Amino acid sequence: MPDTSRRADRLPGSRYGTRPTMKDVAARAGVGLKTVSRVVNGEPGVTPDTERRVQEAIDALGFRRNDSARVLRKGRTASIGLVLEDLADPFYGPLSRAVEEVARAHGALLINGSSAEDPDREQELALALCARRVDGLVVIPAGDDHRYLEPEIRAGVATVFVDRPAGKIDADVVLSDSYGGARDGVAHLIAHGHRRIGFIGDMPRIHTAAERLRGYRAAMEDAGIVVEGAWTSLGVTDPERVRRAAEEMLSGPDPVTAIFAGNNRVTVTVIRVLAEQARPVALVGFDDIELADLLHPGLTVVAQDSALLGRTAAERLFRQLDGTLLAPERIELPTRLITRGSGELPPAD
Amino acid sequence: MPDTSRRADRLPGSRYGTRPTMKDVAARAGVGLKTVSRVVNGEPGVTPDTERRVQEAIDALGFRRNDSARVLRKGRTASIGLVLEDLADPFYGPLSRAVEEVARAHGALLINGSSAEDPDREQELALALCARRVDGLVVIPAGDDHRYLEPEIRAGVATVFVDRPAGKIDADVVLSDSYGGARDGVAHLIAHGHRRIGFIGDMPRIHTAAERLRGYRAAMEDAGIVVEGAWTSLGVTDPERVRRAAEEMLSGPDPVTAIFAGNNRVTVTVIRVLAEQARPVALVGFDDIELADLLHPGLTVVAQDSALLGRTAAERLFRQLDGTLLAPERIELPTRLITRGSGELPPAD
DNA sequence: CTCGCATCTGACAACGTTGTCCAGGCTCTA
DNA sequence: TAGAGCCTGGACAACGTTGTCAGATGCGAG
Repeated sequence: MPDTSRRADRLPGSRYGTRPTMKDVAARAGVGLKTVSRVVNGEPGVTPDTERRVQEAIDALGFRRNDSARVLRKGRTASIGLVLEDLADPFYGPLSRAVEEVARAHGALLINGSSAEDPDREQELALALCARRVDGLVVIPAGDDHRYLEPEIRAGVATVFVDRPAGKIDADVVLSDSYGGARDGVAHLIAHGHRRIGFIGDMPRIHTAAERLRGYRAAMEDAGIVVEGAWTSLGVTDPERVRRAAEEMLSGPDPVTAIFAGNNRVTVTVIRVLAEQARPVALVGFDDIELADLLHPGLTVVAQDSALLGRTAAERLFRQLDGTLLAPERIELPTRLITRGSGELPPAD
Repeated sequence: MPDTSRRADRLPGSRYGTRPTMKDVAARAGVGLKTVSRVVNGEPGVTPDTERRVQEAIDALGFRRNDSARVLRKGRTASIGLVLEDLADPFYGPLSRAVEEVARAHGALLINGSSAEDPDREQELALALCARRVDGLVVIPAGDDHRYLEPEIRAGVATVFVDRPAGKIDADVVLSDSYGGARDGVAHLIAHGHRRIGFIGDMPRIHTAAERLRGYRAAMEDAGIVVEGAWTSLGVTDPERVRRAAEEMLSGPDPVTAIFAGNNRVTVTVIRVLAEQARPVALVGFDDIELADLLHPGLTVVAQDSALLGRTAAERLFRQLDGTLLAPERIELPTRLITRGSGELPPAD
């Protein structure tokens, strides 16, 4: 095993970080600088013999082209950025992966970062990516004002927003039909006899949360049901508060007989609460969850395809870069109601 | 709403991609180039009045520093790379996020890519990141030969391997105690009376898979049980084949009474198969799974802390970059057996 | 009023690569 | 054998930034 452990070689003061350049390779191979460049980039106009000499020098020195310099010269970075909320959320993993695959197919690298649902951090991240001169940006908005991106877009950074629309600028958006999905989910509960249905969702400043709430209200209204204040709980996602919200809806003289959960994190906590209840309570959740079919009862959900969201957005991004695309558009992907049992429980009145 | 939709502005031929540079800002503010640089970087030695003029020019032109040029000049990129297997796998999401947080705390950006468990792609990706001159690299190995990284490490790229050891080079490694975890998990089943225990895991060329198999064998041997060939199934992870493997173990004259599942993907499929069985079969899985406590019975697992793996690795990476660290080390994090019911079922002989 | 000093500013080179362009050597033909 | 044309290789500038260093400016003191 070769000795790679001599870290002292790399400490400041010694030859730390010194890397061979094309100039070094050229000197060693006894050729000109540009000839090395030609070999490295597979350009024509180099005799096999020269090419071999250059290649040997490259291998001997462990040369690797410095893409920073290349980018500086060429203008394009062949990389795109993805700003999302939290990579650890199972909803975003497949989305990110899908964007990566599309990028790879176009020879681009993906740089992604988490905004942690903080608008300032989203901006900081997006602008840092722009400073790196990514060719394009896929953004899952945390904030609701994206005018800070105007100079970038004008300068040629392709931009697509996913999952939630851009704020105060006109740009491509790819999202799921939150309104329709929630309406269908709640209508499903109503169709199974429920009238007192609770809604637990995120802060209405988040577009998807607001849309789902709107869908809930629409379904209730369509059925002629007047929603009572105690039935909706907004802006709670941390387990502790979701738990309290659910328990409150389920207690009192007129408890809800069914709950619609506004996203996967809420759903998970509500499942736990319902598992502790004496009487069965129906549940439909927005977002699918792994193992949902193995619960008792199976979990009925309004599913969105996060990978498809990512793929669609990324493809649109590259079409912007091709120049194929002209007008910004809003693309809404349908959701799918998957019945597994929890949404078909009758009211336990 | 301002008009950002005129993509024609950005088509080749027009002023596509033209961005203001410091020179432009300097011209507009009527100052020298270096003065702009000073303002942008918050260096001292600029009168408030001059600074204000420069700042106005920056805002007016929508200038943003080109980090590629900066990197070229300064040598450091303030970014690190992460090569993992698949971002969509719930095991890697938290790991990636943890690395990102540590990077952020050090003012660095994280670039990550998926190798899709393909050694060639891992190499391609790692070298692409090196060409971008990342300061450091966190690698979850797909292959078993990492000598291709030698020139990079020698050139000063800090490197830490996670989850699986590096192949044929001496480098920092952070991993979970797969051997011990599997041994404990299997011993747990034995302690509950099982003797015919099946093992379903990934290809033994993957280090973690081999270690878990070794742990299984050790536990069995410790108990004086001779493992029959039909009890182990290696190299299967896709649901279809896992299903078949499990069903085979459970049929025949001498079926297993318990199964140890080698990773989260295997576990999920095995749960489904077991749910269809007439008699109860005990199960312990490696890796925790969301909602594991809500299954019937609850899923007993050997849990590893993927976020801690990531955090530990990233911190070690930055200590390498500080020059604080000298000799490569192998850090093994303990696993934790979480009993929830499925591993405590008695044999149904 | 002049000198010296401190403070602020700008000219210039360099980072490593690629695009442009020209020189030199070769082959082929007349 | 001379001229035309092709092929290979190299010199040089440019990309946008930062570090170095020297010049300019203003102020106070002698």
